[in-house]
This record gives sequence, structure tokens and C-alpha cells, in this order.
Amino acid sequence: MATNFIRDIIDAELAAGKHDAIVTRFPPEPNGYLHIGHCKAIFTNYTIAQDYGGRFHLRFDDTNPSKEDMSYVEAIVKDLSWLGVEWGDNLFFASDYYRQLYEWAVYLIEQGKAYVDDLSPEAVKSYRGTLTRPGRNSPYRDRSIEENLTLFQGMKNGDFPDGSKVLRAKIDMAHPNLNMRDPTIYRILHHHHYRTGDEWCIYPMYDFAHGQGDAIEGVTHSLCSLEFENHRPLYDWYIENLPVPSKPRQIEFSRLNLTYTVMSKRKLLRLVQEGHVSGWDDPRMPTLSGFRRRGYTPEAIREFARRVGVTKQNQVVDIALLEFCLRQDLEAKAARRMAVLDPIKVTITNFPADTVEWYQGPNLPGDESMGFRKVPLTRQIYIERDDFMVDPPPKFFRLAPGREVRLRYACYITATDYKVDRDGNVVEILAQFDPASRGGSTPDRRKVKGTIHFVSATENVPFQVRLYQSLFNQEDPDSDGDFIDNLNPHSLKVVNAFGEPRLAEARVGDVFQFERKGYYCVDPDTTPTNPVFNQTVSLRDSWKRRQGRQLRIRN
RNA sequence: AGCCCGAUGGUGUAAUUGGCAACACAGAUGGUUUUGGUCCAUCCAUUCUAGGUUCGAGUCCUAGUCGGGCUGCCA
Repeated sequence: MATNFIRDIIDAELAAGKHDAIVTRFPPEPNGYLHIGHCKAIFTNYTIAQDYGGRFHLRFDDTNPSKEDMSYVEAIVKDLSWLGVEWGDNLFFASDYYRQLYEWAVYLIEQGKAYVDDLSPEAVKSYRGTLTRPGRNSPYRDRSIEENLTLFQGMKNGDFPDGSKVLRAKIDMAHPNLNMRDPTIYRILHHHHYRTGDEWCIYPMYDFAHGQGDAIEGVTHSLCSLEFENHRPLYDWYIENLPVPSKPRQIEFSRLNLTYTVMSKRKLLRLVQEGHVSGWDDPRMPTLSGFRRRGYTPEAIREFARRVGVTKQNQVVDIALLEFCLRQDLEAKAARRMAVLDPIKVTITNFPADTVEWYQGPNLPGDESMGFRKVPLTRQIYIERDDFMVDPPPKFFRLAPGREVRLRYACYITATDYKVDRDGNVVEILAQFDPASRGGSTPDRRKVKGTIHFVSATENVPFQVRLYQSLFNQEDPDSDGDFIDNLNPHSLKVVNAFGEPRLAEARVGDVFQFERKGYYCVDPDTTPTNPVFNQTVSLRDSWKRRQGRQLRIRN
């Protein structure tokens, strides 16, 4: 089983008899869509609960009604369900605790540990001090408990306008940790809440809601990302100073970043709003809905989350690792089909017209239990344009004048001639097949170095294919200037392709391996007359890599 | 500048807690192959620096260096 520093801590606590059970949680704010970075948080919390035989809670951290709504809750639930994460009855909302939180705020006032402050937001800011200078006490800091109680009650009753007052914890305005300089507990916000309606016009801050929510639910380990590290003293302060039913422990780990990707909600939102992508579920987006539409599998994402590990080091993972996990998963389960994405016609001159010969290919090579499909061969076929070269370089094993190759599952053909247009582009290839090679081998057992895929020019299914490259052309899109300037103008390319007949049965969401090309899935934009496939991920291509290297050497 | 955190191949993680720096991805080379895929083999490190403790240090101590976070009535 994978281990990490958090599990080491839990092991030690368990050995010391500190817990009866382990309880973790994933606490999304319903104000945006889940992305691949969240998966790390989701699975570290989820797998720890699973592996230790504990509970996993899903809690929506909805303490800011001005940004949150139900559509996000639904989208997040859908994404988590797709990932295979299960929380059973343990679905909670921070808004479920508003009443309890309010009572605890009153308790702090009664203890002389909280006060109502009339300072304006600007004044609060100037009183806070700076990174290097201590802050000053608010002139309202020493109001009597009675006055604070009355004022806070008034805040709750709607007696005061937004921003006119806040409730603050009375801690230490000179504390070196800014979060401890009398942090805000409640602010006035006359805003409709998607769950509590207009019941409240004051809402608790994150810091006042999170740890207490954990304590109410009996969460033992509140695992979150590094930027909350400086909040831990405050998290602990509330837990220590409130009569909470349990004492959760917050442990922080680093966020996941990916090369060639931006991961903040704000930046993803900008990509959508400025129209650089078609929406949150654009297949180029690192959102879960984007990956789902792209054809990624939950298994691949889960494996990826397992492999990246959990530490406190700033983490930038090579996107190639995600693609590796995907290929590994799809290699074992995607049915094989043939499709030609950049077609050039081949006429097999010694093959009769108006005849169709049917060959057979396995759905999954090496696993006959997955069955076979029939593949038609006709006099005219399409092959990939880059599978033919008039003047091939060394080590080119595909079709060329006088060269023989195998048409996958079918037979051997030898190029005898080709036709060019006025510009010298090859427009058609003429070839002859060896009747003795039917099935893909010959009695004389002669070797052919290359096997290429093909699609009948008459027995096929035409469709649109959307080819993708990374959205950004910089490994770190934020490295120089505005990340928008590093958008890859070639991230989407649409082509018209031809596929083998069985592809007519493909349904939205199905993923296939187009042999020798990559994995492709059926996009929701598909209509009965216009099938659309997304390139999920290409196959590794050592030939292309080799060519790229040759090009680099020449230039 | 004050506080907090981090530092092991190109990348991400390990290292039986003081005992031969391991695994994966990426990259390179070769083999197998009816997918130039898969699979298999081989190669790829002064553990940030300098001192110190020790028979022995990635691990402990001291001093630096570099990187990240924090001045919302966001989460």
C-alpha cells in the first residue's frame, strides 16, 4: 500500500490509541467546477478513509452565498460520482451548521473572546499592520460583553447594512501570523442563500466554519492544501476555545500542478468567459467534465492520483504521466478499430471492382474473449497520407513505389505507380495485391516490414474528428506575462475521417483505439448523420519522435 | 523585511528511521511484434552549499543559499 507522511502520522496516532476510527472529508466550495488538481485532494482524503476502514464525508463549504449556487453542487456531485467516490449518507453542508455556529459565536462573546467592530473595511485593513509591522487594536475592541451581545444580535436581525460591522475574535493584533490579528468571524451580507434562503443576513467566515464543521462531523483528519498552513493556528484556536464535540487535526499537503496547464478556478473561468474554449467541459480543459468528455477514464485518473504521491513539496507533475496512466488503462480495454484521418486513395489494380472481401480482426489483440469484427477490403481503399512516400528516407517501413506492405488483417500490397496533381501532390496510389497473402501472411513466409491500416473507400463510415494538442505552448503558462498569451493556437484541429463499418454502432462516450493512431471517443455533439470523435490521447509514436529529432538536427 | 513551510536524477515519489540512494514517468539505445502500439532488456544522481558529530550521514547538529505561502468583511 502506498504510504506518505500523513499516513505515517495516522499510524503513529493509531498506535498511541488516539482514535477509534478515521474520518476524512472533501470540502469543495460550490462556486466552480472540479479540476484534476482537486482529484489529489479527493483521493488522498478518500483512500485514507477507505484504507483505514473509516468514513469519508462530502461537505460543501458554502459560507459565501454571493458566489455559490446549486448548479455547482450538482456538477460536483456528478463529477465525484463519475470518479467512483462514495460518501453514502455522509453528505453535509457548512450551511447546515449556521445555527450552531451562531451560538458558538455568542459563546465567544460571552467568554470575552469576540467583539463587534464598527471599523470600515479600509480601516480594518490599516489597523491590521503589515507583514513586518504589528497591528493596532480597534477602538471598538473593549466593548462590554453586553454591548457586544446586543450588537451581534442586531447584526443577525438585519439592523445594520452590509459592511458596517463585523464580529471579530479577540486574539492578538501584534501576532506575527496575520491570521491571528483579530480575524473576522461573521460579516453582514444581505444576500439570498441557495439553501437557507433569506434566513440569515450574517454569514460565518471560512475559518470559523471549517474546523467547527469538522468537529461536528467527527472528522479526525482535515487534510487540505498548503495555503491553509498559516490558518492552522486559528483553526486550533477556535477548536480550543469552543465547546466542540471533537478535536480534529488539520494537516496540509501541496497542491497538484501539471505542465502545460493552468489550474486555478479564476484562470479556468477566464478561459471560458473569453471564449478561448467552448465551455467548462471543453475536452482541452483540465476540469473533470473536460477529461470525461475527452474520453479519460476514472481508473486512469485514480491511478494518476495514486502515483503523484502526497508531500509538502511544491509539485509540478509532467502531463505525460497522466497520459501514461490513461494509455495503460485504455490499452487493456479499448476495442480496436481502423480509421483513416488524413486519407489518400489507393486503387488495387488487380482487385475486382464491385467485390467486397471480408476479413476479421480481434477487438482486443491477445484476448479473443472480446470477440472479433469484420473488416471489408475493396478495390479502392484509403490509407493515411503519411504512410506513403515517393522518396522515403532510410528506415521508412511503409508504402513507397516498389515497396510491399501489409494491410492490417487483410493482405500484402505493392505500390506500382502514383498520380500527382498540378502542384506535384500525390493524389492517388496504384498498387497490386498478392492473392496468396490473404489473411495477412503468405505460404513462402516472406517478411514485410510494415503493416499499415486502411479503410475501404466504399464500405466505410465518414465522421468528424477533433484532434487536440495541449492548450498552452509553454510548460509553465504563467512563466512569462499573461497566461492567455501562451495559448497554443493549434490546440484544436478538425478533420474529416473515414472509419471501418463497425464504427457505425459507436455510441456517445464509447472509447476506441484507432489502430496505429490513438484513442478516440464519441463526443456528445454526435448526431445520427454526423458522428463526432474526440482524440482522447495519441499512441506513443517513436517514428514521429525520430523524424522530429532528424528535423531538429537539420535545422 | 516579520511569520510559516519546503529542498533527493529532467519530473514525481522511496529509502527498513544513522548502514550498498530505490521505483515510476520522461529521454536514449537495442530486441520481439500482423499496431513504428504493447511487451522485454540496457543506459541516465557529487541527495542545495559549507562546516561539524560518527566506524558510518540523504537522514543528526550549526551557519548559509535558493524556492513557495501569508497583509479578503474569499475559500
